[in-house]
Parts: sequence; structure tokens; C-alpha cells
Amino acid sequence: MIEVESTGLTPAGGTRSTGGNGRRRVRMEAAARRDQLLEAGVVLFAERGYDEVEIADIAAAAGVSRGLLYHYFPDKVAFFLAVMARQLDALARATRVAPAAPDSPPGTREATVRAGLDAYFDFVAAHPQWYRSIYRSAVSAHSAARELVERAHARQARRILALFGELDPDPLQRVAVRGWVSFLATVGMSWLDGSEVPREQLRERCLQVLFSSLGVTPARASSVWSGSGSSHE
Amino acid sequence: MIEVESTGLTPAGGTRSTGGNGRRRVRMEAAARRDQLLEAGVVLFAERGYDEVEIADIAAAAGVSRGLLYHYFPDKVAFFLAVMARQLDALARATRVAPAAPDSPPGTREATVRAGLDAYFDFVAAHPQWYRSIYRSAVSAHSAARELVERAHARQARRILALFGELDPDPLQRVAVRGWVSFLATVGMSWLDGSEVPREQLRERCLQVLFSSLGVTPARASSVWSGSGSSHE
DNA sequence: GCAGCTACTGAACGCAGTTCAACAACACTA
DNA sequence: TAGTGTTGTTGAACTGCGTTCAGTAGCTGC
Repeated sequence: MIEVESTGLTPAGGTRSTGGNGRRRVRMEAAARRDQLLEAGVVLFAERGYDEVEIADIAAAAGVSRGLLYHYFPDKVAFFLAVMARQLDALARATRVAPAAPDSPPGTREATVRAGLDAYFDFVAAHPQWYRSIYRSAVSAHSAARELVERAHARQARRILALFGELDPDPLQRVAVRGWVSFLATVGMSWLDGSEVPREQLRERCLQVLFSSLGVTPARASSVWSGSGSSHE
Repeated sequence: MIEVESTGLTPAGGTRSTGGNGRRRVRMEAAARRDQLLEAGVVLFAERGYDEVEIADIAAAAGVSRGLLYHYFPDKVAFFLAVMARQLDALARATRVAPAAPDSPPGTREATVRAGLDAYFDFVAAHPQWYRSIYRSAVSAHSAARELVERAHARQARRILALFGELDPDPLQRVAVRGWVSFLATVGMSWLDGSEVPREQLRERCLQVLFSSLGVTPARASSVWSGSGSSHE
């Protein structure tokens, strides 16, 4: 994964003006430059929000002219969406866990979700900047951006329902689990914002809440699960 | 081509251009005009998002010139925040229920929350446009707007914690209940988006999830639980 | 050293937010 | 009915930022 490091990718402290005024022109490989721009976007959008970040800021942060951004992205919205998509994708990839076999005992499924939650909080702790960028500024004024997050959350909800063998869940479960994904996102944000809740406690609470959303009691979960998923098993 | 004749609070369908070119100038009382502008903002921001709504659109919808907006609001962001604040306030006011006495039995508190949830879904069903405006476009690019929603949600979480006598809740509860508020918001949106989940079922599920967030088991939190039809078949 | 490719620049353009001096609707007085 | 003050209202001008594009320059291959 790409990090914000200093191997020539970060060009001094671009303060203002049009990138490199007078400085020698630096030519980078296209993919690397693209990554650098996206990385600058992550940082800036994490702290300031779409409208408050100017093209000039991004260009300055990368030490290039404003015009160059349009060599890599059609416009500002597209750039913003690329930043978000990249992060949502990274988050989704990081939290993906192998689903349990369809005939595995219920306990296995619980363990799987627990592992997924661990991976989730790992990601949050490891990339607070990225995570903030998704849920602070990323939820943006543009409908396309909202839909990006919405789709990612819907996918996450589907993954979880599938984990429990609910290929065709009832509407109530669908709505509740989708709500739980928002719950988790907000919990992650609060956790980052200085709450010193022990990580395992938080994970277990999230797990409990998920079970509630599914409409099952964790303690006796094993018996209830097989009851609702009759169509598939 | 503009034919906004109606002079009332609802100015026909203003199509485009700068409000009233050539038409007779309509002078309204300040408070009424302000309300009209805010109302136009509610509708427009509900469907299109901050950046996609232009000052000209708002002005056209109200049948006035662009300049007039600046007579009532310092700038576009301030106008947007006023629209949001108005709706968040309406939502908060609509869902406010009298808190139970501190020494009341647990069942009373549960009933209070149930009443609050009822009021909440009442609001969602009665003002879908407003509700969408808050959670679709309202979560906006501007940090001020985000903070507005964040503050409203934090207040809602505090209200709920206070309802359960948790004046000084542990950090885990605080984080989880704050997460639950996001859960509720998302559930409300999903519910609006064509899900035909029976309203009582949804309410009971939300209640269960809230208890999970608080870390209490509904079954032993009170005996009132089995009153409604959550336990079907 | 030359040529070709393309990453890169920066001046100029246009649109949308914003400003402001002038205008006009209404109320009040005579 | 005319005169006057208040202020809601206008629209043309201004400004800043996203966007364009013709030109520039760093790199590679010969």
C-alpha cells in the first residue's frame, strides 16, 4: 500500500502559488504521479471537505501546476471520486474474510464476523487519515460520492448477510443490517476521536449489536440461525 | 417565458433565469420571504446536493432575483446551514419526549424510548422530503454542515443516555449509543426507500438494537418487552 | 546530438457566487 | 392626491476558482 513518505514523492513543502514557480520541472512516471496526487487528496479531503479544498491546494501539495491534475483526471469531482473509491476499496479489501462453509456450525460464523471486525478496527487504527477521509469529508455534496459510499455500505451489508447464509433475507434484516453498517462506521469514528475504549470490548459490543440487528440472541444464536435460513440449507 | 404569477408562498414552478425579469416586483414581509427561501432550499437540497444547486435555482424557485438571497443570508453556505438547522431542529423537536423520573422502573424508560421512536418514524413518514434533505444532501462538503449533524446526533445520544439515568455513562456506552443514532438515521432512510417493513416490527428491532448498544438484555431489562408483536411465529 | 514521446506548465477563459448602487412597493402624513 | 421615508428587491458588474490548451521540457532510443 502507498504511504506518504519522502522518497522524492513529497516535494518539499509546497506552500502556495502555482506549484513549482521557477523550480526545475520534475517529471515522474504516470502511475507514480497519479498515486501521489491521490495521496495528497486523501490528506487534504480528510481535514477540509470538498469545497474547502482547491485544485491549487492539491497541486501545491504535490508540487505541480494546477493544470497537471487535468492530465490525470477529467475534473475535480472525478478526482475526488477516485480518492474515495481508492479508500473504500482499500477498506473493503482489508476487512474481507473468507466466508465459512455453508454447512459449518454457527460458532464458526460468529468467529468469522469477529475476525472481520478485528480487521476493520485494524484498518481504522492503522489508517486513521484514510478512514477519516471517508467518513468526514468524503460523504460529500455530490450525489455520485454519496452513492459511492452507499454502494460500499450496501455491499458490506450483503457480505454480512451472506456470511450467515441469508441469501434472501427478510426486509427487516436487510434494513437493520444496513443500519448496523452505519453504526459501525460511526463507532469507528468515535473510537478514533479520542475515546479510550478497549478494543476487544468495542468489538464484542459491535458483535452483540449485529446479532440484535439480525434478530438473534448471541447466546442462543446457534438454534435461531438455522431456523431463519431454511430455504438455503 | 417566466410566468410566476402566484405571489403566494408557493411561487409556481420557477424554471430558470434570474427570477423576475420584466415582471412586476413582488414585495413580501421579511419573515415570510425568508421562510419561502428556506422552504425552496429544503426541496432543492433534498434532491440535488449542495454543489449541484445554484443560487439561481433557489432564486428561480422563489421567483426572485439572485441578489435577494444575500439580503437574508450572508452567503450560500450560511443559507445551506440555515436550511439544515431548521430541519434538524424540527426533527429534534418532533421526537422529544418527556423523560421518565429518575426513580421510575425500567419498564417506564423502555416505554418512553418506544414513544420517542414512534415520534421519530412519524416524522420520517410525514416529512420524507425534509428527512431526505438532512441525510442525503445535508451531510455536505462543508465542515460546518457536518458538525451541525454531528452535534445534533451527539445531542440525541445524550438524550437517550439521560433517559436511562446514565448521566455519566462509561465510554463504551457513549460510543455505542452514538453509533446507534447513526443506525437509526440509516434505518429511516432505508425505510423510506421503498422497504415495506411493518412499522412496529422496525420500531421493536430498533429498540432491541438500542438495548444491545447499551449493553443490557431487553429480556431482563423489563418484562414489558413481549407486549408488541415482535415475537411472531 | 537529434528526434520523438509525453509529462508538465501557465496564461487565459467562463461560470457561479458575491457585491452594491439604484429602484420601487408600501405605509404614513398632510 | 401628492409627498416622503423605509426597506424589500433588482440586475449589472465584479471576483475567484475550476477548466482548457497551446506550448515547453525532461527522458529514452538511436
